[in-house]
Amino acid sequence: MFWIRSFRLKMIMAVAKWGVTRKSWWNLSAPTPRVRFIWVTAEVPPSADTLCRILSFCGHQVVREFYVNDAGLQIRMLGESIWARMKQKENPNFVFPENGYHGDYILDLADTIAKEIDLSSKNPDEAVALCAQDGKEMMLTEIQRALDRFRINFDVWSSEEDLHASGLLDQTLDSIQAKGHLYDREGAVWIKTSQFGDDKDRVIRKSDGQYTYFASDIAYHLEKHRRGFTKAINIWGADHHGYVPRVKAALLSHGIPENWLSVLLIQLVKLWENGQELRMSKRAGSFVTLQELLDEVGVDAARFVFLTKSHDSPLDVDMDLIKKQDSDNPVYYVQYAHARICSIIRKAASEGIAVLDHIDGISEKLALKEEMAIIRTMSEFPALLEDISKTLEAHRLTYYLTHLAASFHRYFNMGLKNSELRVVTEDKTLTQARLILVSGVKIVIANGLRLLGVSAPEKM
RNA sequence: GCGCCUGUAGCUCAGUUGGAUAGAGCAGCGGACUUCUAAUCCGCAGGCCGCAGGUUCGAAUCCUGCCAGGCGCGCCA
Repeated sequence: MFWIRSFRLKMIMAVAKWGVTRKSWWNLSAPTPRVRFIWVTAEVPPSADTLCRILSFCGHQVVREFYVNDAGLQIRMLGESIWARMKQKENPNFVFPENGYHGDYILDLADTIAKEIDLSSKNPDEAVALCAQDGKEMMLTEIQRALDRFRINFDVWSSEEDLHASGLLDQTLDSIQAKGHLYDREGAVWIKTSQFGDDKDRVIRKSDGQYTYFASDIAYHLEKHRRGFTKAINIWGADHHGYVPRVKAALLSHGIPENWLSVLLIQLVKLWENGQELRMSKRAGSFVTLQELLDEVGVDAARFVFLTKSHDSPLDVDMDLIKKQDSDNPVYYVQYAHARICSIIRKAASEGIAVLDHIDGISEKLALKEEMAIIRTMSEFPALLEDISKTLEAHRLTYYLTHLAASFHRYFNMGLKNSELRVVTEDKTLTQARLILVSGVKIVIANGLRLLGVSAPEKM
């Protein structure tokens, strides 16, 4: 989950027609504001995106949705924070809101907005509202820009505010009411989630008439289910794990089975620099931005590195280490295998030997135990992807590709000592057989890297 | 106090239905480039798999209890 206190940006992938259309593997061969993604959650977009890619690859229809919590207090607080920073330029004693957002990005937003709009004639309420609206739009723009750079695309951007405006919330409330799961207490409206596995009942509408955040979430999920999605996958920061039972309980109260919704909880990343831990406070923090990470190591390396750990395992990241990792990142190991194979294919072509589209009659030429190892590993690819579609553990793909690349590199190096063990040899039939083998590896690696959102260079 | 997650090599992490001598990368040491790309390969060294019990023919994996760290327990978002 991206989490900037003013926003809670929920990424929801809903998978429709779970398991209906399956493709066969064999058909597959074929000083402006900077982005303020907090590091603790920067790993979410790559792993979620890869998961989507794998699910699609396996034949599922996937809709990627980015849900923005832009209703109510949070946005107003954003506006007040920006406004306060503006006022402080001329009056350092201007009071900063108690629960305001302290990050430096607020200063940037304040500067930018101050240049664009003259707020001096506005009364405070109007000014705050304008700051809130502009600040929100600017942050969303930044997020979108960063996602583009990260090669991540969402099909749908939905807003909590729109959810309110559409009347869906009232509708949802009625529907829960009709099922007899609501009651009033001390002026608030409660939902009986405790009857469906939650610790206690929850407030859905506060005594001041405002809906809670939870209310929007219920409406949101029910709407997803109503529209026919057979599976929903939410990706949240691990600090929200306590929230899962109540959402599931609310869904269960509408007869939606517990396993309809999967929530992946991404553990927090601890960041180290110069031997010191950088505490990533949600609102006061020294942010390390996603932009900086991308500048430092590049998109390929950044995406790969986030997918080398299981999502429920915490990761310590040493900035000094990741900065020098640009030449040393495991992604290059896999990419290099791909580039090397391309080089072999070019070499063969220069000698007039093309890659055949079948291996009939020459497959027995492949007899080395290293060749068998490669074939065995390649054959595991489809099952691996199916497994990942079920377990939602995308990190296994990086380990698989590293393993496959290793089996190729080992094979390749034999040819350095003994020219008879090269792919391109004097024996044309043997060469053709080995060409098919390595171009198979090339295809699997290219597919795997594409699923990771990583490029597969032909030369390095 | 209660709940969830984590604890595996010096460091970062894999280890998915319980199965043979527990793996990889980085860091360390020693080797391999007149050759299809050395961003590679080969070898050495490095482990009471947090601790203690239990289940099992067999446990890093399952159960219980501890210890340590992270996170969460509002008419907050």
